[in-house]
Amino acid sequence: MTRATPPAKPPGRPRAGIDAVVFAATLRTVHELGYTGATMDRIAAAAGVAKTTIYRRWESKGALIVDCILDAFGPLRPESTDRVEILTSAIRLAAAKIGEPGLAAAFAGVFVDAISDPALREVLSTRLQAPYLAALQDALGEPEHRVLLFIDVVVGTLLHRMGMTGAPMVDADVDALTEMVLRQFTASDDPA
Amino acid sequence: MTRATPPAKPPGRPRAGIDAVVFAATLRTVHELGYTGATMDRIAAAAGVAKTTIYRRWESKGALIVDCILDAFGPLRPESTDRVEILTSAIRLAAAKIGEPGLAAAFAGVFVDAISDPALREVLSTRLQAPYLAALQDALGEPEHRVLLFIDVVVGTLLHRMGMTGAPMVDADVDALTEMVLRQFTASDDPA
DNA sequence: GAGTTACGCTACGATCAGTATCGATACCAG
DNA sequence: CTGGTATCGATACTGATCGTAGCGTAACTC
Repeated sequence: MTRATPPAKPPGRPRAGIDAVVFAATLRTVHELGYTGATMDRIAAAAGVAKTTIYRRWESKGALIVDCILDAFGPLRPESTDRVEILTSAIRLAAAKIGEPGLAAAFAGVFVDAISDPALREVLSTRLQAPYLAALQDALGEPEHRVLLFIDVVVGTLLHRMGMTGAPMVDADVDALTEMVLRQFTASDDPA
Repeated sequence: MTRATPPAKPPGRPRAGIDAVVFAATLRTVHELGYTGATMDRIAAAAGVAKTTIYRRWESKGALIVDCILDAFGPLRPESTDRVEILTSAIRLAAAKIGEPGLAAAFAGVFVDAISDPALREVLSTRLQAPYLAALQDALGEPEHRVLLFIDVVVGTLLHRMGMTGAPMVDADVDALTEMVLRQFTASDDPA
């Protein structure tokens, strides 16, 4: 493994390690006030950091939220070759993460903003959607449109539930969702 | 049937019938610019109506959008007693409507705003969610939590697809979704 | 100590939701 | 035709928010 970061230190005052604090403050604020109510001033205040400092690292509120979601989800690394297990663990991971306070609201908010903001759409697509799609497609060996439908069903359902009720989906419903999805995605080959 | 609207005309200048024009302009603007980009000034201009006139009828942007969605969906009236047919037609209706230009973005936008705006949450819940839930529950004779999961899966999936791609779900995927949902919701009784 | 860069702070420009006000307009009752 | 009433359009305004500019200070390297 070659060193990815050459030790050449840049001159000047080094950046303070504020990412973790800002991410936590962001999720906390979004959880309490919703995406719209979570203003950059409030997030900065909650993090104990100047707003200008945040804007030096993230180009917009949407970009901050996307990074926040990425940080919360973490890398997706399928550990199995068993299709049932891959699908099941992906659903459980999604359910657990989307159920975390603030994450669903953050997700939905950045989603809506991306519709009218091409730059944010690009960030969302490149950093969030593409990697997870590729990882799943790679693990499952399925055609893209099947994996896309899988993602739509799982993430869409979980987000809709959180948006409707404000509470995470109960385990019984997650089980039902899993059962339903498994029947569809472990059945015979793609009929289309 | 007794007359619901007694003919007592209120004094003063009658209101102009602008609802249809405003709804059309709203959906058109949301389709072109997204929920965030569809400002009330732009919607009013597109409708050829003063912004103040819109605010005389709808208490907020969110309330206007909710009415707009209601108008687009229309009343839900299950015409069959066959469970498969009820579910199938409900999914097709949802897919067709959510695929209409602007509707998905309007839906998602009002959803996000409702999280931080209790008044809007109330409007959304009372006028949109409750009626459709009741109608479906009545037609299917299923426990509430099953119908809620059905709605989450169908609407959530369709909205997520529209948000991701900006284009309506293709028929083949709607068929796959229908097939998957039918297997789950026409199976043996609620296992929970 | 000189150079460079990050930080916090304050102020600012632009945009948008929603309100206030005012003259003009349309309808009804007498 | 006249008075009363409520709507319409237009303009101006308030307050909140995103994002930026400028400045003095702090931290780190050479």
